Amino acid sequence: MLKQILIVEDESAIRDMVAMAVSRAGMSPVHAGDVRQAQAAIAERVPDLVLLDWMLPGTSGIDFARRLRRDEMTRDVPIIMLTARGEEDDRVGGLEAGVDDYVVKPFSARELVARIKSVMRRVSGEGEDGSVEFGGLRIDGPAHRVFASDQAVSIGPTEYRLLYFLMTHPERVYSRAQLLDHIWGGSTYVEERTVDVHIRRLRKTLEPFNKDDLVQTVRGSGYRFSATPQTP
Amino acid sequence: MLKQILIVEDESAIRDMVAMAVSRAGMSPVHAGDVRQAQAAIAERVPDLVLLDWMLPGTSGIDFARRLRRDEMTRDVPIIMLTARGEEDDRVGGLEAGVDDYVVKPFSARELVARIKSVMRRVSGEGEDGSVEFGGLRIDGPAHRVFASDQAVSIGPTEYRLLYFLMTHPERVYSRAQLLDHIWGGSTYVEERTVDVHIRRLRKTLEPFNKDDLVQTVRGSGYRFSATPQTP
DNA sequence: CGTGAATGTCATCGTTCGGCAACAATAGGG
DNA sequence: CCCTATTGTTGCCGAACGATGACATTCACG
Repeated sequence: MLKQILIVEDESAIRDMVAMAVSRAGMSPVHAGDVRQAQAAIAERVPDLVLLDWMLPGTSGIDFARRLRRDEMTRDVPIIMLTARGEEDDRVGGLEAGVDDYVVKPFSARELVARIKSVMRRVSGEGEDGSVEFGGLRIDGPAHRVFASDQAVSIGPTEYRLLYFLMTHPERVYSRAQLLDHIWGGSTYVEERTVDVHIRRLRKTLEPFNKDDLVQTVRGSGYRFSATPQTP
Repeated sequence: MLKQILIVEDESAIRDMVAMAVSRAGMSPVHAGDVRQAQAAIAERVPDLVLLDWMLPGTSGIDFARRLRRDEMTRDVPIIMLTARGEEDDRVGGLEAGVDDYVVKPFSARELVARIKSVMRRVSGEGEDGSVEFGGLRIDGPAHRVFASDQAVSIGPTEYRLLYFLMTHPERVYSRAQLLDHIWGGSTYVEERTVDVHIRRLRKTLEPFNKDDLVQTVRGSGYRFSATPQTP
C-alpha cells in the first residue's frame, strides 16, 4: 500500500511542486488548501505523514498540529512543518506541539523527500505526547524540559534541540553537516566546528548526571547517540 | 577526483569571485558566460554542481534549470541559483524547476562555499548503509558500529572500512592492489605493504572475540574473508 | 541603555590514526 | 634441508582530527 502524504499548504504553486516531488518518490500526495480540507481528507483516510505549512488562512499550522496531536486517531501521524525563512525561531514552539521536523523555504524537492524518508524511518522511540525516553534520559516535549533519572536538567535552547534530535535518532551516526542541516536548518550558514562546541556543551550539562557518555564521537564520521557505551 | 563546479554567470566580476572561492575550497571551477557555453562545458564533462545566475542573456536561468532537469544526463546534478535581491519572490518557480538552493546577491564567498558543500552533502547524503552479518560478526552501517556476538567492538576508521568491504564481499580473494583501490580509493598512492599492516590490525581487534581467523591469507594472491577456516 | 545569557568563531593542545620501514617468521620449491 | 620470496609484527613519526577554553557578538529582557 502506498504511503499517503497529506499536503496542507495554501499556495498552490508550492503545493504542486511538493506533490510532484512526493509522487516521484513513490508516495501518494493528497492536497489540502486549508485546515477544513485537511480535516476532510483525514476523515477519508488517515495519512501516513502530514506536510504542514506554518502560515495558513484561518487556523494556523501550529494550532492544527496541536489539534492533530490531541486527536486519538492522528496522534501518531508524523508532521513536518514548512516554514519560511525567519520563522525559524518558532521551532521550539513547534517541538512542543509535537512536530517531527522542519523544512525551511525555499527548499528543494530533493531535501524534502529526504526529510520525509528520514522521519518515516523513525517510527520508534517517540512517545504519545512528543516526549522521548532513552538511556535514562527523558525529554518532556510539551514542558520543554529534560530529566535525568527524574532530576530536572538545566539546558539551553540549542543544546535542547541537539539533544532532542539525537534522542529521536539514536544509534545512528550523523556528520556535522547533517546535524547542521537538521538542527540549525538547511539555509543558515554556520561553521562545522560549531557543532563540536555544542556537543561539548551538551556533554557538559549531562556530565553531572553521568549521562555524557551517551553522546559519542565517531572519529572521521561524526557523532552518535547510543545507550551502549564506547569501548575504548 | 576533484569536484567540478560549473559557473553560469554573465558578469565576469562575479564569475571570477565565485571561481576563486570555489577553487580555494578545493573544487574545480568551470566558467560559462551564457547558456551556450554552459552546454558546451556540460557536453565536455557533466559537472558535480551548477551555479546558475537567475538573469542570463538569451535563455533565462530558470529555463536552463528546467532543461537540465529534463535531460537524463544532468537530472541529478544539483543546482544553486544566484539571485539578486528582489527576485526572491520567483523562488517558487525555481523550486518547481528542481533548483536545490538559492544564494541571494550580494553573498560572501564563505556563504557560497558553505551552501555548495551543504547541497552536495545532501545529495550524496543520507546514504542508507545497510547492515551486514557474516560469520558471527555484525556491522551496523547507520550506527557505524561492529558487533561480535552482540558485543561492541572498538575499531578504527580504516579497519572499519576494510572490514566492511570484506564482509560485503566474502568468500573471495582480493589482491592488495584491489583492496587499495576499493578501500583507500583509486586516487591515493600508498604502499602495498600497508595493507598487510591494516590486516594485522584488523585481526588484532577481532582476536579477543575469536573472529580473527575470518580474515585469511592466500599466499601469493592476497586476502580473503571467509566463514570456513583455513585448512593448514 | 545596561546586563547577562546564549551562541558562533578562533587558536591551541593533546590524542589518535595512518603510513612506512626494518626486522622476524614462515611457507614452498628445488 | 636450505634458500628465498612472501607475509607477519612492531615501533616510530608526522599529519589529521577532535576537544577545549577564551573571545566576540548578538539578542532578549529589565
